[in-house]
Amino acid sequence: MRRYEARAAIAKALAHPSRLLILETLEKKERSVTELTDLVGADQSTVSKHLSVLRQAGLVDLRKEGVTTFYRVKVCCLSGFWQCIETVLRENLKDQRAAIGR
Amino acid sequence: MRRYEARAAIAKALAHPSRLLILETLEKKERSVTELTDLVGADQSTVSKHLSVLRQAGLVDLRKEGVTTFYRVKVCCLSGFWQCIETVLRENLKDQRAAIGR
DNA sequence: CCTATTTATGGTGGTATTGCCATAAATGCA
DNA sequence: TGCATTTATGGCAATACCACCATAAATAGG
Repeated sequence: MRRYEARAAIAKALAHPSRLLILETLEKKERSVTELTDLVGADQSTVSKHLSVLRQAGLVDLRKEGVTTFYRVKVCCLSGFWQCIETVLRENLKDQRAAIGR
Repeated sequence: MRRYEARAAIAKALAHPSRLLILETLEKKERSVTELTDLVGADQSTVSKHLSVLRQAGLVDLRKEGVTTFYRVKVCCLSGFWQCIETVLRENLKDQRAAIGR
C-alpha cells in the first residue's frame, strides 16, 4: 500500500487546474513567480504555494537569479500523462453525446 | 481555464491510493464490489464511493449481473499515466540519494 | 414469504486543501 | 541608507475530501 501512497502523492500534485496550467506553461520555458502569477490570475502567495506543491512532488525545479526565482519542469514524462487525460476526456464526450442522442 | 478544470477532475479521481490500487487491479480483469472491498481493506461503503468517483471520471465502467456489480476499466490509456508516475518516483529517489550522499 | 447477500446512499466527524491577507526576508537600485 | 521589487510563509476561514456507521433497495435461495 505504501507504493500506492507514493503514486497518489504525485497524482495529488496534478489534481488542480492552476497547477496543470502552470505545468503546461513551464513545459515551454522557465518562468518567474511573477509571470506565473499573472498567468494564473490568483494571489501571488497562492501561486507560490502551488509551486511549492509541484516542487515537493518533484515535478518542477527552480533556479534563483538575484531576487527572482525561475521555475521549470523537472521531468520529461508529462506527455504520457497529458495524452491519458485527453483520451479520457474525449471518451467521456463521446459517451455524453451518445447518451443524449438516444 | 475550463479546460484545465476538466483535466484536473480526472487527475483528482486518480489522487487516492485506494483508487489507484483498484484501477490497477481492474486492469487485469473485472471485479465485484465485494472482491474490491476485500482487496482494499476498507469499509464496503467507502469502496463503493471510491468506485463512484472513478466512474464519474469515466475511468471505469460497470456491468450488473443479478445482485452483484462488476467493475472494469473503461479506458486503455492508463499505461501512459503509470509510466509517468513511476518515472517521477524514480527521479525523486535518485535525487534523495544524491542529497544524502553529499 | 422470510432471510441472507450485495451494493448504494445519507449522515457525521475528522482531516486536508485552498485562497487571500499580512508580513518577513532577500536583493537591487538610487 | 532608504525604498521598491520579488518570493515565501504563517494565519485564518471556507470548502472539499474521506472513513465509518446505519440503512435502504434489489435480488437470490430456501
